[in-house]
Amino acid sequence: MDEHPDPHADVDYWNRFHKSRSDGYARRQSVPDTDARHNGGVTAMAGLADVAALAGVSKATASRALSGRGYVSPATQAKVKDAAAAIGFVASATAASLVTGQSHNVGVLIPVLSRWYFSEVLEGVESALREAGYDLTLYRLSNDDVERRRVFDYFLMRKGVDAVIAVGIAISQEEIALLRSLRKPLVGIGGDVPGISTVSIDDVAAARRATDHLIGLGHRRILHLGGDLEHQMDFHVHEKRLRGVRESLDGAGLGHPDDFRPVPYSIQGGHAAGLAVLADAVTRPTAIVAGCDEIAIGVLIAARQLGIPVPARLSVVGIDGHPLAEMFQLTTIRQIPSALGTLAVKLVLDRLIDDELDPEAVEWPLEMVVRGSTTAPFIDERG
Amino acid sequence: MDEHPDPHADVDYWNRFHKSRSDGYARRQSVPDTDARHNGGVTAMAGLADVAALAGVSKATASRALSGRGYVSPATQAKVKDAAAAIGFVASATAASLVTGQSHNVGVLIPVLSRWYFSEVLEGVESALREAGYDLTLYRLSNDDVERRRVFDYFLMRKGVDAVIAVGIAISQEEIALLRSLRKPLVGIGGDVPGISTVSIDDVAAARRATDHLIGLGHRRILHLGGDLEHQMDFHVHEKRLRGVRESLDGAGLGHPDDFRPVPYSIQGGHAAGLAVLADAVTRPTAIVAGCDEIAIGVLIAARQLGIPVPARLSVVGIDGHPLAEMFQLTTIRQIPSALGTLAVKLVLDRLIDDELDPEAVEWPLEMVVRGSTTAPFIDERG
DNA sequence: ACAGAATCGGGAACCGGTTCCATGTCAGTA
DNA sequence: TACTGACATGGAACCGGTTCCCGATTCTGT
Repeated sequence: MDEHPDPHADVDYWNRFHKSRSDGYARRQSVPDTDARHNGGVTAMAGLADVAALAGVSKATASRALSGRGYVSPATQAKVKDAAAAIGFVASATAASLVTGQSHNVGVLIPVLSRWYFSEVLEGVESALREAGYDLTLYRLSNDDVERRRVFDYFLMRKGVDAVIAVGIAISQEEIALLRSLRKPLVGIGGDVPGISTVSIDDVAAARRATDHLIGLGHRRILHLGGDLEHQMDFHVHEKRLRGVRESLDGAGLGHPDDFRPVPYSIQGGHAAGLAVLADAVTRPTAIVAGCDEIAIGVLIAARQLGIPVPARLSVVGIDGHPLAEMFQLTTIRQIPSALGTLAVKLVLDRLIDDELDPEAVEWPLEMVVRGSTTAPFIDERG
Repeated sequence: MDEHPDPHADVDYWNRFHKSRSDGYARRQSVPDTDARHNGGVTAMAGLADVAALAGVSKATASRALSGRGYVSPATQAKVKDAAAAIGFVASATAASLVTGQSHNVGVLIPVLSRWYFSEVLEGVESALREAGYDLTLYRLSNDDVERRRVFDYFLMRKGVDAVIAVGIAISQEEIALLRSLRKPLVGIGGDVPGISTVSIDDVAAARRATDHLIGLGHRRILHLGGDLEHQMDFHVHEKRLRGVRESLDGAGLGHPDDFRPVPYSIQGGHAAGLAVLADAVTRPTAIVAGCDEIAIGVLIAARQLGIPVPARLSVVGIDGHPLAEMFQLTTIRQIPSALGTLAVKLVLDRLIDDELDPEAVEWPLEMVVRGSTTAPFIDERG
């Protein structure tokens, strides 16, 4: 019906349908000053003008009385507040944003929702924003450049978000410059990007620590089941964790060419890889560093299925602190994603108050949780 | 710092800080008509007036040309579009909403994000809204009434959302009336509420079907590990699934007083319950109907740990179609939460176009997926 | 050729709060 | 007592698009 001749036009931000409200204008003009206006049986939303009229003051005073800004006598303020309460006045945020330029709305860019890490971060962000009185507009951003561009140009510019929090998505320098020129704070979660504020953990250190733990226990044949280097999120988490493992391995002189296998970042991925890697009792490693707890758990399940006792014959360490880790007695390097989210919001709010603040790259501390999935390697007495 | 004397005041929608933009007003007035305006070295956002001026037409024509509404000659339209593109014009959605009354923004109420079902629904909703050009404002809603009230009054009324999608949260009749009086469509996901549009599955039927399956295989001692009736979401999913199980059981004359045990809706919950319930080989059931796949998976893990072969000595059936179900060979009743989300968006959009549409309660079909976790019960030859 | 309809374009009102500025009070002070 | 300054309040401009209304052109049909 509504075919546009050129759907790719640069300025095509407009194809929205409008309910042709043939009332509205007409009403206002034909019914000049009835205090109880109706449209179709429904009481129209009361406006600031109504409050002011009822309280017997001007719109300006009413605004000041309700917002608390500027000088208003206590008596007048009470009068206005009563009037507002009486007619159930709710200010229009839209009108306010138009003049103040602030929408009290933060855009959150996130690539997935169904993975634990991301949903946890999002919960943290949501709570903190809510508490601060901000709305959260959610954009699930794929790595598709076109789609991404659209979100940036269209949603973030046209729609007024006061700031942006990017979770697991590295922002390009171009995008950073755009946001900066609009004076919109930008905080990244999950990795560091030069020039912007970020909240993350030290992924390299996390992986190194996990590996060190195994080496410290005496393991020599250590395999890393980590994320696919091609399909990782923008912050190169997979790569960093791999690097951490290698640094640790190399440091102990235990590096070997077959030290890494790319695996989908999920329990299923870990399970499948585990079945494949652990099948041969002779060649299999004595310990596995998983790229994340999901993979580790998949490996544990595979080991159980294959009848390989953990930790007696196989040690497994994960990274992340997934809630299931405890149940599986998984040794892991714990981080708290929701805390990252909360902290990111704090950084954003700080910059909303003072937009001259320098970028701040915060690294959340890690905590090693040793459980039953790791122990010293089994030494074959006969060897 | 910012202590408010009366944080509980009815009309307290205002405590927001404002960066005192001492530019803005002043600028506009002191620099009457420079075409390239700057503020602090940053080019100010171009407005429709700038576009109109550059194209040599009025604001009215510029607006029509860009939106495609009303009569504009192709030549003029091209001129305006070029001008807009030239100065990188992006219309302010705020200004547009103020006059049109539409924000192209849908509020989504959801109680949790970290559970599979909810994140999956949310992904479906997000995709569909994005595709339709709508923003999604996320509100995580606890069952706390005060908080809930706040969200309704404050966020949903003050902030302009065009419609509301409630996931797993039953809306009160009062809230429904409020939304209806504001002519904002409301669609629920996860259960049915009289008077509003909903998208859900038939939870009773799902549970019945799962139970029927076990009964059909010959099981007699069937236990239901379902959700806690007190801490369930508003749509009474736990209760409905329990009812479904009991209907099936009673229908076969297999009902017994100890047919149900409340369990946290998680793998850990199922695991703990599994360990407790399966410990005694004599009294343990031959089959378990789990309230959801997470519980079922927990039970499977517990069974494996206890050395109980599945399905030889224990059949387990879940409900939901969790992605891990396949890995665990879990028989389940599958639903597709993201599809529910997509459908809910469709219902919302339909009602945004025609607000006279009647409420529609859609029930998504279920699909039974039989895998290796269920089989006929073991008959003790000696008995 | 001409009435009437369809097109085209501009001026101005408008959405609903916010804030600047001018005006006016009243208490404190020189 | 005249003067300064903090306090109160109202009028009006303003944010930035959208749309109403009306005058002006340019097709139609007869």
